[in-house]
Amino acid sequence: MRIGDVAAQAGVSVRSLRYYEEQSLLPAQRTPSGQRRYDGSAVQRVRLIQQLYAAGLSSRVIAEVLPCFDTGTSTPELRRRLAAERDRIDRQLAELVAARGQLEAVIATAEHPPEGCTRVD
Amino acid sequence: MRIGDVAAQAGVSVRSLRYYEEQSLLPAQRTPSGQRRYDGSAVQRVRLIQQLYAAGLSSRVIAEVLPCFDTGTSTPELRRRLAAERDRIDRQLAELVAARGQLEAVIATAEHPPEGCTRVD
DNA sequence: CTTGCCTCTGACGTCGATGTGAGGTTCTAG
DNA sequence: CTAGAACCTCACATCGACGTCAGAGGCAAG
Repeated sequence: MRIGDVAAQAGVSVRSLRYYEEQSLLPAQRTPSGQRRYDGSAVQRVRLIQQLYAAGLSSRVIAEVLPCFDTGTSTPELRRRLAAERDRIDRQLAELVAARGQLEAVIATAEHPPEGCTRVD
Repeated sequence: MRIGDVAAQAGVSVRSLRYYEEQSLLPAQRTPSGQRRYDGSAVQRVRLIQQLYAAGLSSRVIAEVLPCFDTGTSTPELRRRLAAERDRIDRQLAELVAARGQLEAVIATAEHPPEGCTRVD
């Protein structure tokens, strides 16, 4: 596949794919003229990368853990890293839930204003 | 309280507090000489701001919804905004849970490598 | 009064993922 | 063959929440 096809199917920009290659997240074959060629797995890989970005991992960290996704091979350092990221995500989840609660409370107040509050329509 | 006290108690930098004032998130009294003075509620307010930042809201959005926290006063537009942010948080929660699942799966593989995978110790 | 710490404003630096534009090459449909 | 779409590299721009530095003023203790 060409870079534009992968971009379209994965829903990201061409620029991003080039950046992922630069960060060693997404290897690409090259035609003799220098154009990138990808196989079908690239789309899945891009989706995974996006998911990890969404989870707050940086390119650098993703580059570290991706080989583990690929080969299942792991080192103690890598396992520590994975666990650390999972724990960070757990903390982030807790924060999100708390913030969601705050918003929800304000929404409830806004919908059913008690004394001293105003609901402008 | 002086700005350094608030910063220490809320666990943020002095720079951040000045920035919050600039963004109209955290009003401050001024002494005749121009120094900022805060009352005790400032610390709570900073914690709330941090929580909303952690939830992915921008300064601009926080500035929009904070009055609602303060006075309970709401407009249709504001209620729409609040609900939109709550929904965004819900989507973000789903993404986080999914990513967590991915990581957890990889961790499981790393801890108990099946055929074809290597666990380096 | 001075020493040292805190504060002020203003402005430039940072970082990471991506946008954008220039200037040029390659591929493909007609 | 040719036009236009897609691709290439290089490199600078962006955005948001700060960090950081300079230069100057404020304030309590000795």
